[in-house]
Amino acid sequence: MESSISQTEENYLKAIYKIQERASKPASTNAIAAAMSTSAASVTDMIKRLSEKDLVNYERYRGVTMTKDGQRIATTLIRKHRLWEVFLVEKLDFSWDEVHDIAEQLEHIQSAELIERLDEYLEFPRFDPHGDPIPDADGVFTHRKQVLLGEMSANEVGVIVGVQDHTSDFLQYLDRMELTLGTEIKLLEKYAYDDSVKILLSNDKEIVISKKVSQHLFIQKEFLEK
Amino acid sequence: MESSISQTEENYLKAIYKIQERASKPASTNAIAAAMSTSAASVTDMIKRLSEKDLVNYERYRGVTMTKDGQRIATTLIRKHRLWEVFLVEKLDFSWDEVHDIAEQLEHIQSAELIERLDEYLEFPRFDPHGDPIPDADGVFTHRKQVLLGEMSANEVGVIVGVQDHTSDFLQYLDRMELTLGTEIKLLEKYAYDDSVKILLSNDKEIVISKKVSQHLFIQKEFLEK
DNA sequence: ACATATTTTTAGGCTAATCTAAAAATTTAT
DNA sequence: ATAAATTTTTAGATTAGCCTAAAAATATGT
Ligand SMILES: [Mn+2]
Ligand SMILES: [Mn+2]
Ligand SMILES: [Mn+2]
Ligand SMILES: [Mn+2]
Repeated sequence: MESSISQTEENYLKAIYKIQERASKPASTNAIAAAMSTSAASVTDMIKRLSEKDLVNYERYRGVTMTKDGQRIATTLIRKHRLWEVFLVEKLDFSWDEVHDIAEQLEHIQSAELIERLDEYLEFPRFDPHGDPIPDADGVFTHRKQVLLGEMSANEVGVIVGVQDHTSDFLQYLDRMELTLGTEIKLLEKYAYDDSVKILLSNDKEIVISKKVSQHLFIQKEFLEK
Repeated sequence: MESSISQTEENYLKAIYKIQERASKPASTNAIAAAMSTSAASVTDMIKRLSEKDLVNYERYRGVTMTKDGQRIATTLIRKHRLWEVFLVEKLDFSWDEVHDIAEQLEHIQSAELIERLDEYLEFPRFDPHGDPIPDADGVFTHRKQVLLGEMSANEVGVIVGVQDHTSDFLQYLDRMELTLGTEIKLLEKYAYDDSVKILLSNDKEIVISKKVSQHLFIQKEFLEK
Protein backbone atom coordinates (compact mmCIF):
# COMPACT_ATOMS: atom_id res chain seq x y z
CA MET A 1 0.00 0.00 0.00
CA GLU A 2 1.43 3.33 1.09
CA SER A 3 1.29 4.43 -2.56
CA SER A 4 4.28 6.70 -1.84
CA ILE A 5 3.81 10.43 -2.21
CA SER A 6 6.06 12.66 -4.29
CA GLN A 7 7.67 15.93 -3.24
CA THR A 8 5.44 17.74 -5.66
CA GLU A 9 2.34 16.18 -4.15
CA GLU A 10 3.57 17.12 -0.69
CA ASN A 11 4.05 20.72 -1.74
CA TYR A 12 0.55 20.87 -3.19
CA LEU A 13 -0.94 19.45 0.00
CA LYS A 14 0.87 22.01 2.11
CA ALA A 15 -0.29 24.83 -0.16
CA ILE A 16 -3.89 23.62 -0.05
CA TYR A 17 -3.69 23.28 3.73
CA LYS A 18 -2.47 26.83 4.12
CA ILE A 19 -5.15 28.22 1.83
CA GLN A 20 -7.83 26.37 3.77
CA GLU A 21 -6.31 27.46 7.07
CA ARG A 22 -7.68 30.97 6.70
CA ALA A 23 -10.46 30.79 4.12
CA SER A 24 -12.91 28.30 5.55
CA LYS A 25 -14.34 27.44 2.13
CA PRO A 26 -12.84 24.96 -0.33
CA ALA A 27 -9.56 26.00 -1.94
CA SER A 28 -10.08 27.17 -5.52
CA THR A 29 -8.04 25.96 -8.46
CA ASN A 30 -6.77 29.47 -9.08
CA ALA A 31 -5.75 30.02 -5.46
CA ILE A 32 -3.72 26.81 -5.57
CA ALA A 33 -2.21 27.73 -8.92
CA ALA A 34 -1.11 31.10 -7.52
CA ALA A 35 0.37 29.49 -4.40
CA MET A 36 2.26 26.94 -6.48
CA SER A 37 3.24 29.38 -9.24
CA THR A 38 1.85 27.03 -11.84
CA SER A 39 -1.02 26.94 -14.32
CA ALA A 40 -4.64 26.22 -13.42
CA ALA A 41 -4.56 23.30 -15.83
CA SER A 42 -1.68 21.68 -13.94
CA VAL A 43 -3.58 22.15 -10.71
CA THR A 44 -6.67 20.41 -12.05
CA ASP A 45 -4.40 17.57 -13.10
CA MET A 46 -2.76 17.25 -9.72
CA ILE A 47 -6.03 17.58 -7.81
CA LYS A 48 -7.37 14.58 -9.65
CA ARG A 49 -4.33 12.58 -8.66
CA LEU A 50 -4.57 13.63 -5.01
CA SER A 51 -8.27 12.89 -5.02
CA GLU A 52 -7.56 9.45 -6.44
CA LYS A 53 -5.28 8.83 -3.47
CA ASP A 54 -7.93 10.10 -1.04
CA LEU A 55 -5.81 12.98 0.16
CA VAL A 56 -8.33 15.62 -0.91
CA ASN A 57 -12.06 15.75 -1.59
CA TYR A 58 -12.74 17.11 -5.01
CA GLU A 59 -15.85 18.05 -6.95
CA ARG A 60 -15.50 19.57 -10.40
CA TYR A 61 -15.85 23.35 -10.32
CA ARG A 62 -16.39 23.22 -6.56
CA GLY A 63 -12.80 23.38 -5.29
CA VAL A 64 -11.02 21.02 -2.90
CA THR A 65 -11.04 20.31 0.81
CA MET A 66 -8.61 18.02 2.59
CA THR A 67 -9.16 14.57 3.99
CA LYS A 68 -7.75 13.54 7.35
CA ASP A 69 -4.92 11.74 5.56
CA GLY A 70 -4.13 14.82 3.51
CA GLN A 71 -4.18 17.06 6.57
CA ARG A 72 -1.85 14.69 8.33
CA ILE A 73 0.70 14.88 5.57
CA ALA A 74 0.41 18.69 5.46
CA THR A 75 0.88 19.22 9.18
CA THR A 76 3.79 16.81 9.28
CA LEU A 77 5.39 18.79 6.49
CA ILE A 78 4.84 22.06 8.36
CA ARG A 79 6.28 20.46 11.48
CA LYS A 80 9.39 19.38 9.62
CA HIS A 81 9.79 22.71 7.87
CA ARG A 82 9.62 24.70 11.07
CA LEU A 83 11.85 22.38 13.09
CA TRP A 84 14.51 22.57 10.39
CA GLU A 85 14.24 26.37 10.45
CA VAL A 86 14.89 26.32 14.18
CA PHE A 87 17.91 24.09 13.59
CA LEU A 88 19.31 26.38 10.92
CA VAL A 89 18.94 29.49 13.08
CA GLU A 90 19.80 28.07 16.50
CA LYS A 91 22.55 25.65 15.60
CA LEU A 92 24.00 26.81 12.30
CA ASP A 93 23.64 30.52 12.93
CA PHE A 94 21.63 31.41 9.87
CA SER A 95 19.50 34.52 10.18
CA TRP A 96 15.71 34.31 10.00
CA ASP A 97 15.57 35.67 6.48
CA GLU A 98 17.85 32.98 5.05
CA VAL A 99 16.24 29.76 6.17
CA HIS A 100 13.00 29.41 4.27
CA ASP A 101 14.33 28.04 0.98
CA ILE A 102 16.59 25.52 2.64
CA ALA A 103 13.79 24.32 4.93
CA GLU A 104 11.59 24.03 1.85
CA GLN A 105 13.92 21.24 0.72
CA LEU A 106 14.68 19.71 4.12
CA GLU A 107 10.98 19.26 4.90
CA HIS A 108 10.86 16.47 2.32
CA ILE A 109 13.44 14.22 3.96
CA GLN A 110 11.65 10.99 4.77
CA SER A 111 12.35 9.65 8.26
CA ALA A 112 10.00 9.86 11.19
CA GLU A 113 12.84 8.94 13.51
CA LEU A 114 14.95 11.80 12.21
CA ILE A 115 12.35 14.43 12.92
CA GLU A 116 11.63 13.19 16.43
CA ARG A 117 15.34 13.19 17.24
CA LEU A 118 15.75 16.63 15.78
CA ASP A 119 12.83 17.85 17.90
CA GLU A 120 14.50 16.45 21.00
CA TYR A 121 17.89 17.87 20.05
CA LEU A 122 16.32 21.31 19.71
CA GLU A 123 14.63 20.85 23.09
CA PHE A 124 11.10 20.68 21.74
CA PRO A 125 10.66 24.23 20.47
CA ARG A 126 7.03 25.36 20.21
CA PHE A 127 7.63 28.18 17.71
CA ASP A 128 9.87 28.64 14.71
CA PRO A 129 12.21 31.61 14.06
CA HIS A 130 9.32 33.59 12.59
CA GLY A 131 7.08 32.96 15.57
CA ASP A 132 4.95 30.37 13.78
CA PRO A 133 3.78 27.48 15.95
CA ILE A 134 5.34 24.05 15.42
CA PRO A 135 2.67 21.33 15.44
CA ASP A 136 3.39 18.30 17.63
CA ALA A 137 3.75 14.79 16.23
CA ASP A 138 -0.06 14.52 16.18
CA GLY A 139 -0.47 17.68 14.14
CA VAL A 140 -1.73 19.82 17.03
CA PHE A 141 -0.65 23.47 17.00
CA THR A 142 0.04 25.52 20.12
CA HIS A 143 -2.45 28.33 20.13
CA ARG A 144 -1.29 31.74 21.28
CA LYS A 145 -3.33 34.87 21.88
CA GLN A 146 -1.92 37.52 19.63
CA VAL A 147 -3.03 40.63 17.77
CA LEU A 148 -1.62 42.64 14.94
CA LEU A 149 0.25 45.73 16.08
CA GLY A 150 -2.10 47.73 13.85
CA GLU A 151 -5.06 46.61 15.93
CA MET A 152 -3.68 47.84 19.26
CA SER A 153 -4.67 51.06 20.98
CA ALA A 154 -2.51 53.82 22.42
CA ASN A 155 -0.72 52.97 25.66
CA GLU A 156 -1.05 49.22 25.27
CA VAL A 157 2.14 47.21 25.78
CA GLY A 158 3.23 43.86 24.44
CA VAL A 159 5.95 41.67 22.97
CA ILE A 160 6.65 40.99 19.30
CA VAL A 161 5.96 37.29 18.83
CA GLY A 162 5.53 36.79 15.12
CA VAL A 163 5.48 38.10 11.58
CA GLN A 164 2.74 37.96 8.99
CA ASP A 165 5.07 38.56 6.05
CA HIS A 166 8.04 36.23 5.56
CA THR A 167 9.88 38.04 2.78
CA SER A 168 13.58 38.76 3.24
CA ASP A 169 12.94 42.44 2.69
CA PHE A 170 10.57 42.64 5.62
CA LEU A 171 12.68 40.52 7.94
CA GLN A 172 15.82 42.50 7.17
CA TYR A 173 13.91 45.73 7.74
CA LEU A 174 12.87 44.43 11.15
CA ASP A 175 16.47 43.51 11.98
CA ARG A 176 17.60 47.01 11.13
CA MET A 177 14.83 48.55 13.22
CA GLU A 178 15.58 46.19 16.11
CA LEU A 179 12.07 44.83 15.92
CA THR A 180 13.01 41.20 16.38
CA LEU A 181 11.01 38.52 18.15
CA GLY A 182 10.89 39.01 21.90
CA THR A 183 11.17 42.77 21.72
CA GLU A 184 8.92 44.59 24.18
CA ILE A 185 7.03 47.54 22.78
CA LYS A 186 4.53 50.14 23.88
CA LEU A 187 2.18 51.75 21.38
CA LEU A 188 2.40 55.49 21.99
CA GLU A 189 0.29 57.07 19.31
CA LYS A 190 -1.69 56.28 16.17
CA TYR A 191 -1.76 58.83 13.38
CA ALA A 192 -5.15 58.79 11.69
CA TYR A 193 -3.79 60.52 8.63
CA ASP A 194 -1.86 57.50 7.26
CA ASP A 195 -2.42 54.93 10.03
CA SER A 196 1.23 54.95 10.97
CA VAL A 197 2.04 54.37 14.65
CA LYS A 198 4.67 55.58 17.08
CA ILE A 199 6.04 52.91 19.40
CA LEU A 200 8.42 52.90 22.34
CA LEU A 201 11.14 50.25 22.50
CA SER A 202 12.67 48.89 25.69
CA ASN A 203 15.88 50.80 24.98
CA ASP A 204 13.77 53.99 25.27
CA LYS A 205 13.97 54.75 21.57
CA GLU A 206 10.77 55.95 19.95
CA ILE A 207 10.17 55.00 16.34
CA VAL A 208 7.39 55.50 13.85
CA ILE A 209 6.37 52.62 11.64
CA SER A 210 4.09 52.52 8.65
CA LYS A 211 0.63 51.02 8.48
CA LYS A 212 2.00 48.25 6.29
CA VAL A 213 4.57 47.21 8.87
CA SER A 214 2.09 47.46 11.74
CA GLN A 215 -0.19 45.05 9.94
CA HIS A 216 2.52 42.43 9.60
CA LEU A 217 3.68 42.24 13.22
CA PHE A 218 2.02 39.96 15.74
CA ILE A 219 2.02 41.17 19.33
CA GLN A 220 1.25 39.29 22.50
CA LYS A 221 -0.27 41.83 24.86
CA GLU A 222 1.16 42.07 28.33
CA PHE A 223 -1.11 42.29 31.31
CA LEU A 224 -0.73 43.19 34.95
CA GLU A 225 0.15 39.70 36.22
CA LYS A 226 3.48 40.01 34.52
CA MET B 1 23.58 28.61 -17.66
CA GLU B 2 23.87 26.19 -14.77
CA SER B 3 21.49 23.80 -16.59
CA SER B 4 20.38 22.47 -13.18
CA ILE B 5 21.07 18.86 -12.34
CA SER B 6 18.44 16.45 -11.03
CA GLN B 7 18.73 14.19 -7.99
CA THR B 8 18.74 11.21 -10.31
CA GLU B 9 21.60 12.64 -12.32
CA GLU B 10 23.50 13.33 -9.11
CA ASN B 11 23.05 9.75 -7.97
CA TYR B 12 24.32 8.43 -11.30
CA LEU B 13 27.39 10.66 -11.11
CA LYS B 14 28.18 9.46 -7.62
CA ALA B 15 27.78 5.84 -8.69
CA ILE B 16 30.02 6.33 -11.71
CA TYR B 17 32.60 8.10 -9.57
CA LYS B 18 32.71 5.24 -7.09
CA ILE B 19 33.04 2.64 -9.82
CA GLN B 20 35.91 4.56 -11.39
CA GLU B 21 37.51 5.10 -8.00
CA ARG B 22 38.77 1.53 -7.87
CA ALA B 23 38.63 0.19 -11.42
CA SER B 24 40.86 2.55 -13.36
CA LYS B 25 39.17 1.79 -16.67
CA PRO B 26 35.93 3.37 -17.93
CA ALA B 27 32.77 2.40 -16.02
CA SER B 28 30.70 -0.12 -17.95
CA THR B 29 27.00 0.24 -18.60
CA ASN B 30 26.31 -2.94 -16.65
CA ALA B 31 28.39 -1.88 -13.67
CA ILE B 32 26.44 1.36 -13.46
CA ALA B 33 23.15 -0.47 -13.89
CA ALA B 34 24.04 -2.79 -11.03
CA ALA B 35 25.07 0.11 -8.78
CA MET B 36 21.86 1.98 -9.55
CA SER B 37 19.61 -1.09 -9.48
CA THR B 38 18.22 -0.22 -12.85
CA SER B 39 18.25 -1.58 -16.39
CA ALA B 40 21.16 -1.24 -18.79
CA ALA B 41 18.83 0.52 -21.21
CA SER B 42 18.06 3.23 -18.67
CA VAL B 43 21.76 3.68 -18.05
CA THR B 44 22.51 4.17 -21.74
CA ASP B 45 19.77 6.78 -21.78
CA MET B 46 21.11 8.65 -18.80
CA ILE B 47 24.71 8.46 -19.96
CA LYS B 48 23.71 10.23 -23.15
CA ARG B 49 22.10 13.00 -21.14
CA LEU B 50 25.10 13.38 -18.83
CA SER B 51 27.41 13.36 -21.83
CA GLU B 52 25.28 16.08 -23.45
CA LYS B 53 25.86 18.18 -20.34
CA ASP B 54 29.60 17.46 -20.42
CA LEU B 55 29.58 15.70 -17.07
CA VAL B 56 30.92 12.44 -18.51
CA ASN B 57 32.88 11.38 -21.58
CA TYR B 58 31.05 8.73 -23.49
CA GLU B 59 31.80 6.57 -26.50
CA ARG B 60 29.32 3.96 -27.59
CA TYR B 61 30.26 0.49 -26.38
CA ARG B 62 33.36 1.93 -24.68
CA GLY B 63 31.98 2.94 -21.29
CA VAL B 64 32.18 6.29 -19.54
CA THR B 65 34.78 8.35 -17.73
CA MET B 66 34.08 11.53 -15.82
CA THR B 67 34.87 15.10 -16.76
CA LYS B 68 36.23 17.58 -14.21
CA ASP B 69 32.73 19.04 -13.85
CA GLY B 70 31.23 15.62 -13.24
CA GLN B 71 33.90 14.75 -10.69
CA ARG B 72 33.26 17.98 -8.90
CA ILE B 73 29.58 17.22 -8.53
CA ALA B 74 30.36 13.68 -7.36
CA THR B 75 32.87 14.69 -4.70
CA THR B 76 30.61 17.45 -3.43
CA LEU B 77 27.86 14.88 -3.09
CA ILE B 78 30.16 12.53 -1.19
CA ARG B 79 31.23 15.43 1.02
CA LYS B 80 27.63 16.26 1.84
CA HIS B 81 26.67 12.64 2.42
CA ARG B 82 29.50 12.03 4.87
CA LEU B 83 29.07 15.31 6.74
CA TRP B 84 25.39 14.58 7.24
CA GLU B 85 26.29 11.12 8.52
CA VAL B 86 28.58 12.70 11.10
CA PHE B 87 25.77 15.04 12.11
CA LEU B 88 23.30 12.19 12.52
CA VAL B 89 25.68 10.13 14.65
CA GLU B 90 27.38 12.88 16.67
CA LYS B 91 24.46 15.22 17.24
CA LEU B 92 21.31 13.16 16.89
CA ASP B 93 22.68 9.97 18.40
CA PHE B 94 21.91 7.65 15.54
CA SER B 95 24.08 4.57 15.36
CA TRP B 96 26.39 4.01 12.41
CA ASP B 97 24.16 1.39 10.85
CA GLU B 98 21.13 3.70 10.67
CA VAL B 99 22.44 6.75 8.89
CA HIS B 100 23.12 5.77 5.31
CA ASP B 101 19.60 6.00 3.89
CA ILE B 102 18.89 9.32 5.51
CA ALA B 103 22.18 10.79 4.30
CA GLU B 104 21.33 9.46 0.86
CA GLN B 105 18.48 11.99 0.84
CA LEU B 106 20.20 14.80 2.72
CA GLU B 107 23.13 14.84 0.29
CA HIS B 108 20.81 16.38 -2.32
CA ILE B 109 19.91 19.50 -0.35
CA GLN B 110 21.11 22.42 -2.45
CA SER B 111 22.94 25.08 -0.49
CA ALA B 112 26.67 25.61 -0.47
CA GLU B 113 26.33 27.83 2.57
CA LEU B 114 24.50 25.11 4.47
CA ILE B 115 27.21 22.54 3.98
CA GLU B 116 30.02 24.90 4.94
CA ARG B 117 28.19 25.86 8.13
CA LEU B 118 27.46 22.25 8.91
CA ASP B 119 31.14 21.43 8.44
CA GLU B 120 32.08 24.17 10.88
CA TYR B 121 29.38 23.14 13.37
CA LEU B 122 30.78 19.61 13.34
CA GLU B 123 34.29 21.01 13.82
CA PHE B 124 35.60 20.00 10.41
CA PRO B 125 35.58 16.21 10.74
CA ARG B 126 37.99 14.45 8.37
CA PHE B 127 36.27 11.04 8.48
CA ASP B 128 32.67 9.88 8.59
CA PRO B 129 31.18 7.37 11.09
CA HIS B 130 32.37 4.49 8.91
CA GLY B 131 35.90 5.79 8.70
CA ASP B 132 35.53 7.08 5.15
CA PRO B 133 37.38 10.32 4.38
CA ILE B 134 35.36 13.50 3.92
CA PRO B 135 36.64 15.50 0.95
CA ASP B 136 37.23 19.20 1.54
CA ALA B 137 35.36 21.92 -0.33
CA ASP B 138 37.76 21.48 -3.25
CA GLY B 139 37.11 17.74 -3.49
CA VAL B 140 40.43 16.67 -1.96
CA PHE B 141 40.34 13.55 0.21
CA THR B 142 42.53 12.99 3.25
CA HIS B 143 44.69 10.00 2.53
CA ARG B 144 45.38 7.56 5.35
CA LYS B 145 47.70 4.60 5.39
CA GLN B 146 45.59 1.58 6.17
CA VAL B 147 45.52 -2.15 5.52
CA LEU B 148 42.89 -4.81 5.73
CA LEU B 149 43.06 -6.83 8.91
CA GLY B 150 43.28 -9.92 6.71
CA GLU B 151 46.56 -8.66 5.29
CA MET B 152 48.32 -8.25 8.64
CA SER B 153 50.80 -10.70 10.11
CA ALA B 154 50.94 -12.25 13.57
CA ASN B 155 52.00 -9.89 16.39
CA GLU B 156 51.25 -6.72 14.49
CA VAL B 157 49.17 -4.15 16.32
CA GLY B 158 46.88 -1.41 15.08
CA VAL B 159 43.63 0.51 15.40
CA ILE B 160 40.36 -0.14 13.60
CA VAL B 161 39.80 2.91 11.39
CA GLY B 162 37.27 1.88 8.79
CA VAL B 163 34.96 -0.69 7.27
CA GLN B 164 34.82 -2.05 3.76
CA ASP B 165 31.25 -3.30 4.02
CA HIS B 166 28.53 -0.82 5.03
CA THR B 167 25.62 -3.19 5.52
CA SER B 168 23.64 -3.01 8.76
CA ASP B 169 24.31 -6.66 9.38
CA PHE B 170 28.04 -6.15 9.37
CA LEU B 171 27.98 -2.94 11.41
CA GLN B 172 25.72 -4.48 14.04
CA TYR B 173 27.96 -7.52 14.21
CA LEU B 174 30.92 -5.23 14.87
CA ASP B 175 28.99 -3.42 17.62
CA ARG B 176 28.24 -6.71 19.32
CA MET B 177 31.87 -7.82 19.08
CA GLU B 178 33.09 -4.44 20.32
CA LEU B 179 35.01 -3.93 17.12
CA THR B 180 34.07 -0.29 16.67
CA LEU B 181 36.23 2.44 15.17
CA GLY B 182 39.12 3.43 17.38
CA THR B 183 39.47 -0.01 18.94
CA GLU B 184 43.07 -1.15 19.36
CA ILE B 185 43.82 -4.69 18.34
CA LYS B 186 46.75 -7.07 18.13
CA LEU B 187 46.76 -9.90 15.65
CA LEU B 188 47.71 -13.03 17.56
CA GLU B 189 47.38 -15.86 15.12
CA LYS B 190 46.24 -16.71 11.62
CA TYR B 191 44.72 -20.11 10.96
CA ALA B 192 45.68 -21.30 7.52
CA TYR B 193 42.86 -23.83 7.44
CA ASP B 194 40.07 -21.26 6.92
CA ASP B 195 41.99 -17.98 7.08
CA SER B 196 40.28 -16.96 10.30
CA VAL B 197 42.36 -14.90 12.75
CA LYS B 198 42.63 -14.58 16.50
CA ILE B 199 42.96 -11.03 17.79
CA LEU B 200 43.54 -9.46 21.17
CA LEU B 201 41.42 -6.50 22.23
CA SER B 202 42.50 -3.77 24.63
CA ASN B 203 40.22 -5.20 27.32
CA ASP B 204 42.39 -8.35 27.15
CA LYS B 205 39.69 -10.41 25.50
CA GLU B 206 40.80 -12.71 22.72
CA ILE B 207 38.38 -13.35 19.88
CA VAL B 208 38.46 -15.23 16.63
CA ILE B 209 36.99 -13.67 13.54
CA SER B 210 36.29 -15.14 10.14
CA LYS B 211 38.17 -14.47 6.95
CA LYS B 212 35.16 -12.53 5.66
CA VAL B 213 35.19 -10.15 8.59
CA SER B 214 38.97 -9.73 8.49
CA GLN B 215 38.70 -8.64 4.87
CA HIS B 216 36.22 -5.92 5.67
CA LEU B 217 38.08 -4.15 8.47
CA PHE B 218 40.60 -1.41 7.80
CA ILE B 219 43.44 -1.13 10.28
CA GLN B 220 45.94 1.64 10.78
CA LYS B 221 49.10 -0.05 11.96
CA GLU B 222 50.79 1.28 15.05
CA PHE B 223 54.52 1.73 15.12
CA LEU B 224 57.17 2.21 17.73
CA GLU B 225 57.02 6.04 17.81
CA LYS B 226 53.63 5.84 19.42
C1' DA C 1 -32.62 37.62 -17.40
C1' DC C 2 -29.24 37.67 -20.24
C1' DA C 3 -24.74 39.22 -21.86
C1' DT C 4 -20.08 39.50 -20.23
C1' DA C 5 -16.35 38.27 -17.43
C1' DT C 6 -14.06 34.90 -14.79
C1' DT C 7 -12.90 30.38 -13.46
C1' DT C 8 -12.18 25.76 -14.37
C1' DT C 9 -11.70 21.87 -17.19
C1' DT C 10 -10.35 19.40 -21.32
C1' DA C 11 -7.43 18.44 -25.25
C1' DG C 12 -3.14 17.80 -27.06
C1' DG C 13 1.84 18.01 -26.48
C1' DC C 14 6.39 18.01 -24.17
C1' DT C 15 10.41 16.18 -21.19
C1' DA C 16 12.70 13.19 -17.70
C1' DA C 17 13.05 8.82 -16.19
C1' DT C 18 11.77 4.43 -16.29
C1' DC C 19 10.60 -0.34 -18.44
C1' DT C 20 10.77 -4.73 -21.80
C1' DA C 21 12.03 -6.80 -26.02
C1' DA C 22 14.74 -6.95 -30.02
C1' DA C 23 18.85 -5.72 -32.64
C1' DA C 24 23.69 -4.73 -32.96
C1' DA C 25 28.37 -4.75 -31.36
C1' DT C 26 31.94 -6.74 -28.75
C1' DT C 27 34.23 -10.37 -26.26
C1' DT C 28 35.26 -15.18 -25.36
C1' DA C 29 35.85 -19.86 -26.46
C1' DT C 30 36.63 -23.57 -29.42
C1' DA D 1 38.47 -17.67 -37.52
C1' DT D 2 34.15 -18.50 -36.71
C1' DA D 3 30.44 -19.55 -33.50
C1' DA D 4 28.49 -18.66 -29.04
C1' DA D 5 27.95 -15.79 -25.17
C1' DT D 6 27.81 -11.37 -23.25
C1' DT D 7 27.24 -6.53 -23.30
C1' DT D 8 25.30 -2.55 -25.06
C1' DT D 9 22.22 0.05 -27.76
C1' DT D 10 17.87 0.98 -30.04
C1' DA D 11 12.88 0.86 -30.42
C1' DG D 12 8.64 1.56 -28.55
C1' DA D 13 5.74 2.29 -24.30
C1' DT D 14 4.48 4.28 -19.83
C1' DT D 15 4.01 7.67 -16.00
C1' DA D 16 4.47 12.15 -13.47
C1' DG D 17 4.43 16.74 -14.01
C1' DC D 18 4.27 20.48 -16.68
C1' DC D 19 2.67 23.68 -20.66
C1' DT D 20 -0.77 26.47 -24.07
C1' DA D 21 -5.05 27.02 -26.29
C1' DA D 22 -9.79 26.09 -26.59
C1' DA D 23 -14.15 24.72 -24.57
C1' DA D 24 -17.34 24.50 -20.81
C1' DA D 25 -19.23 25.95 -16.51
C1' DT D 26 -20.07 29.36 -13.12
C1' DA D 27 -20.40 34.07 -11.39
C1' DT D 28 -21.36 39.03 -12.09
C1' DG D 29 -23.48 43.29 -13.68
C1' DT D 30 -27.04 45.96 -15.59
MN1 LIG E 1 8.88 21.99 -0.10
MN1 LIG F 1 9.00 29.90 9.36
MN1 LIG G 1 21.29 10.10 -3.01
MN1 LIG H 1 29.55 6.55 5.45
